[in-house]
Amino acid sequence: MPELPEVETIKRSLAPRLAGRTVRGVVVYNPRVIARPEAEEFCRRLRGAAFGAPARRGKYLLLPLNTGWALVVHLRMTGRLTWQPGPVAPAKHTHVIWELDDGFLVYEDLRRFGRLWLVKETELGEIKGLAGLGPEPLGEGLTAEWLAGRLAGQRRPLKNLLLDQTFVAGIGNIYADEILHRAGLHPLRRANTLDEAEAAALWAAIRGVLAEGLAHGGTTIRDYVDGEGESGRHQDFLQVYGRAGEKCPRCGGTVTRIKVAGRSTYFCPVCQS
DNA sequence: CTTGTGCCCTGACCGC
DNA sequence: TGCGGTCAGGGCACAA
Repeated sequence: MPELPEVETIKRSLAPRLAGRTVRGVVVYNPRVIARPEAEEFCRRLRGAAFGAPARRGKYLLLPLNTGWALVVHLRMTGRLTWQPGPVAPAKHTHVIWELDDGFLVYEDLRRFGRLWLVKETELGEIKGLAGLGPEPLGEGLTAEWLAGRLAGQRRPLKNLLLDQTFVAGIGNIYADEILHRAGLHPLRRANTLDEAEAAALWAAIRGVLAEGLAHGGTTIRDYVDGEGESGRHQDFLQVYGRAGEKCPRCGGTVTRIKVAGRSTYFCPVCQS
């Protein structure tokens, strides 16, 4: 499931393949994956346009065009956006293929939760989820002071808060659990009960865990691959996610699974409080 | 305002 | 072998 490190990895791997490339044609195999506009307009406005440098905001991939429009992609659970050199035969879950002047861009999504938008760059704010995003956790907006201040006003459990994209952008279920484990904080801990040191530990864990995930090219549990079709390596470094019943690598406690905010939540009840 | 629930969607997995 | 049920979860609509 692509979270910030995965989407950033996709962005970086697609950048040299897309920047400056012109769209020769677009084939939409499943119009339902396009949030806006209608498939016909989507194709018409893409044809002949050239991609600029890709960007990322939270889990959204932003692909600006030289026409003033931008292709926006959210991969949700199982979406994949890959560049391939040769002609591509659409597979079962292939929904869109862009033919470029060099290669092909392919959008696939097994569960079809992902969405594509084509909007004017000046109207990106009309994409609701994108407009409401909190600060980038690896950017300068997320300082320890800012986080401590925001935590103080929140009664919600830390796990809920980390998953809230309007609080901080880009954290999903896997990294949320890894962050809380590194910080030594219980997922159900109320945000406003953290002392100064704990808030600082959470801040450091957010940045550290996401940076490591990114350095490892993301986490591949099942579906995720980057823009070149390469799997990530961070799954080999997960401390608690998906490890219920195993020993906590830090203290030897037993990793436990509970349900928080409707999500499977893995933590160590011994060293996370 | 916050918090919870169901929905979308398919494949993997489990028990019988 | 097959079949039904359950689970996985990001974001959103909707309800309490």
